[in-house]
Amino acid sequence: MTDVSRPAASPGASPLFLREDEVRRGIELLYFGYTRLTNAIDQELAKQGLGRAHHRALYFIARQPDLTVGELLKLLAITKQSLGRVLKELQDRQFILTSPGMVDRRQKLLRLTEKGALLEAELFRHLREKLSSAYVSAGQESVTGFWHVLEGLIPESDRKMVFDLRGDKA
Amino acid sequence: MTDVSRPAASPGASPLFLREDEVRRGIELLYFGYTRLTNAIDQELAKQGLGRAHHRALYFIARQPDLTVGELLKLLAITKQSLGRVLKELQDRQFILTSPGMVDRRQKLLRLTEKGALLEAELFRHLREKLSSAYVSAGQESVTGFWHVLEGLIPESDRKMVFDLRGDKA
DNA sequence: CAAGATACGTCAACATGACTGACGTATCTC
DNA sequence: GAGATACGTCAGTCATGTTGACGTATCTTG
Repeated sequence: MTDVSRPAASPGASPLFLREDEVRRGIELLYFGYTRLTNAIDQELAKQGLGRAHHRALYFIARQPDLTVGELLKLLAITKQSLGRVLKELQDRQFILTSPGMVDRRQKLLRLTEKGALLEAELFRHLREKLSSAYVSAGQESVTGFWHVLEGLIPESDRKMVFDLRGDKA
Repeated sequence: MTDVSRPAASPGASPLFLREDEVRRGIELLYFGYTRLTNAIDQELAKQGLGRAHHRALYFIARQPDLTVGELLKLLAITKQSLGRVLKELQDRQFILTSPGMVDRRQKLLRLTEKGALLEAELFRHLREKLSSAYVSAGQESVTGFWHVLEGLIPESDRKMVFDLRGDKA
């Protein structure tokens, strides 16, 4: 009962992995882990009267300033009508601003306002706390494993898009 | 382009982890990994005219036969009204059946019918394929790391509930 | 340069799955 | 017997997704 460091579970993958129970274990941890992480910002979002959808847009715009609407649509994998509503609200409430593309003027480039950046930073602070603490309690070797398994879940066709979020385009 | 084994990303967590970029990396992989895994059963669910909510209920009932409504409510963390609709549909369409609790007759015990078990197995097959292949491509050491990080995301107060899914109660 | 493709926006109707609030019944516990 | 508990249900609302149809500005190409 005093073993706070790590609960007595998941002692390690057995040599014969792919066993049903290990797959179910992964499904459950992914489900609970993901929902609990997102829960970390629910309160903050509610304060602002925003939802998850707003956060996702905010997040990717923060991650990749001057993202185009089309790129954001691909990342979120929703319809332009759904995204339209979200962007309109974010713009009306001055969390984001847009500018026409310089190379292609049909494009609309998305960027956070100062107000938007402050909000995103505050939301990120909560996510970072949660995830950092999970990283620390699991240990560094675990973190790379965590990444590799998740990468394996992303279809080949989507990987470039995801990996390109990592500091390119600037 | 022929490097199918693992895309040139996430070469390993740096010694100074907790850096912003590594946290963002985790957030993104978790988001894309989770959504892509759940996408794996969308088609199958659509065939049956069922939604994600139905699957989650089906999954946990499969995982823990004779689960009570109250326990399922805690796992799903939704309101009884929401769950009520889902369970009613599953029962009407004979995917699940219920029986009064033997020790406490106020309780309703949930169990899959044969038809329900077949459906759950089919859905699980798709999830297993996806997740197994991610496990294999990441390697066994990665799988335990994957688990440990996710466990760290689950609040202490919820862990018992999650770990108890692992083959107890039978 | 005209024709067509592309990037984006928008109107309208609808589905899903959550929520709150209120109330009812059977059963258990003290 | 009184109150708590497990479950059900009616009614209304909200957030977020969907399809389908059109409109406009701009880029690309034969």
